[in-house]
Amino acid sequence: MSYEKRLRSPTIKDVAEAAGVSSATVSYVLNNLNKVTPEVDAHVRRIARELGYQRNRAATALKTGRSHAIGCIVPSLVSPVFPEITQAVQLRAEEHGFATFVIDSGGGVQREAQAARTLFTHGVDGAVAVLSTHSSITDPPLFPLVAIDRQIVGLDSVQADHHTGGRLMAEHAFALGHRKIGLLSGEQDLASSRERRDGFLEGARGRLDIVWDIHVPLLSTLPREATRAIARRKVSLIACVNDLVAISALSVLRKEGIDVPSEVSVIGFDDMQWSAWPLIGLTTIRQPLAELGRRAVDLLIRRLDEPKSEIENMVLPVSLVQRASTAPFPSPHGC
Amino acid sequence: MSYEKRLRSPTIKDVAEAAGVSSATVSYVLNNLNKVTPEVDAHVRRIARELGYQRNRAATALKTGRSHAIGCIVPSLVSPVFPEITQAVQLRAEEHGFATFVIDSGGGVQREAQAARTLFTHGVDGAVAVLSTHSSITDPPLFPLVAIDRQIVGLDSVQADHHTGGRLMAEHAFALGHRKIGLLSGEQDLASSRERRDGFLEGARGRLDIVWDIHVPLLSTLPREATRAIARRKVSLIACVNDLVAISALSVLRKEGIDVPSEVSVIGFDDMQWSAWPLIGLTTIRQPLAELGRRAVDLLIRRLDEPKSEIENMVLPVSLVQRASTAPFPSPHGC
DNA sequence: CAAATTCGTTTAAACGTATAAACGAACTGC
DNA sequence: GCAGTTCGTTTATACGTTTAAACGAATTTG
Repeated sequence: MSYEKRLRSPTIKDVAEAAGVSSATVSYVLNNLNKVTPEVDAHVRRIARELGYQRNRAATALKTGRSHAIGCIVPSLVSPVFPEITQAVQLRAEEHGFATFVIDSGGGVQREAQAARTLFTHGVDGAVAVLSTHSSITDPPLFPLVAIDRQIVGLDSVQADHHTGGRLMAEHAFALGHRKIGLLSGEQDLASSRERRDGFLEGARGRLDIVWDIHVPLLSTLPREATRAIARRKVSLIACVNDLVAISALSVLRKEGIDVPSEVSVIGFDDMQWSAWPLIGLTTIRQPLAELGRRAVDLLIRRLDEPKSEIENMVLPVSLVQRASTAPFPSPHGC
Repeated sequence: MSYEKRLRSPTIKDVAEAAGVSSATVSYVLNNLNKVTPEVDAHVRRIARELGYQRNRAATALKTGRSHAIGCIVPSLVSPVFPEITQAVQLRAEEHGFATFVIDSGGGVQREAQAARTLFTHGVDGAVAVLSTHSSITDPPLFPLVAIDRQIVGLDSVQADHHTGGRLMAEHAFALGHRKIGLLSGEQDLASSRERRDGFLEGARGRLDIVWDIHVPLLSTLPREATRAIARRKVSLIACVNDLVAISALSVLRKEGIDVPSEVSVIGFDDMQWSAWPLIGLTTIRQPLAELGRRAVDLLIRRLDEPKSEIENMVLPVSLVQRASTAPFPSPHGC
């Protein structure tokens, strides 16, 4: 514990003294409370600027209980989707005058709880979070909390319209003429994976033939069962629970010497930024990631201002982005 | 401003009262100062746990000037490399008992200064940062600051050994039998780009023929000049300033119908996580990104503990990762 | 013209914690 | 058995800010 205190920077008292007024006056000016004469106001502001005064948030936080900081808990910063959400969260928070504590929870339930406690002792006013399916930090939450990409009882939430996204995939497949379909669904305990699959099945009902439907983990390597199914060449289109899985499918196809899209089309979900690379060119369903982050912050701010307002569960629209990985079937040029 | 204060949680005084001791005693216990009898110690801890006491960092920060929080400024969270650094920073900070304020500065000099001010008013004890070449926040820094991936006078720093990395590229090219080389260097005002290029030139001297050497911006689209040079097919290996540029080169080659690696080899720099995808399989120079983040935090903590210690500029080793994008030349199987 | 009202400013107390200083009890040693 | 020492605990104050309350001067009102 042997180190210097932070550089002593001018306090409100220093400003008051230099301006020849009381510290209360300075506080009133700096908080724009319109309680002082224009001349004094201008004078105080000038002195404050000259002295390079910076408000000490710790003191403010202690006195008012508000820190003007929010937390943002994500399962991983090294991921195709969360950084984009996080970036948007931070930017929007800044627009509202809030700083952001980002915490990479690693995805576990305990670590999420730990993250929440950390945020609490550091006095955040609230947080937005991408939580695991059954998180323990919600009951009771230590502070106002907005769930992203999940709906959790008692919390405001924002998520993409996974169901419609699934349906769009099916409609796109049908419109291109595909009939024999392979499905790489995610584990069905995750609501978003389930909804995507349900949406697809709804869009497929009566007109698409689901030849196989394999539940795979959301990783970049596919289980044996999946690679075998792909190699068997019984389908002309593979619909995947997300882009990461779709890219794994692409690489299996490549290894098997099956051309995309002339022999098999592939469609993903998320539109993570690398899906747009020409080298990959994945047709996919775009989630409005940045918008999710922004809306989450807006909901949080609203909850802070009006704690009693009704809980809101937002669902944002998704859209199909067509790229090089899907093509009409049967292929006009033949194989 | 019409909302409730944070849920009142038990204070040190509540604990003191419940335990039948003074608040000072509780403070001594909670800070592990070994000033109280074992019985009292145990008793206080039990009560604190029972009441669910959580230290109010704002009060601590106000009193001691230490917040146990650090900042982490990066140019962008949506990037192939910074999230990995950020993640490591946060994890290591947590091990040291520090929370992390992450700020996406957007890369501009002003915004970096703004970020630093934000961190300052929120009372961070210090920060690690990936700064733009000539940042204005360094003089004088508002708090201890460690530079990542750049060396800045007066600051501790951690960076990868770009020069050796460049040399490794050249040696790999030579060892595979390549002689005609194309270089996609970065803009030379960035030190790391310059060092990578210098290292390559040193490794190439007298044995590799640099057919062209184009300075490109570090984006995922190449300038016209570069795509033309690639299409002209005068080289058998293209060495790129980073993986993003390398992947752009790969996609130009693909479009031109030039096979990789049998006709042209490509080598990148960074080893961002998507370079390892089978679909891409980029040979590259690995930067120890996580290690950069961890070391930066360690340096920062050290500076906090020993403000007078000598400034340290760490250089971490890099290594070659061979994947599918490079092959011997001339190709043993012919074209 | 005295009393009441308004307005701008100051005084003073609090937020929760850390810690120097004061305190008192239990030892030590002669 | 008493001065000196040690040790565990408490008292009291400060950190920088906010804000209710007090204050006094200027203005309005009856």
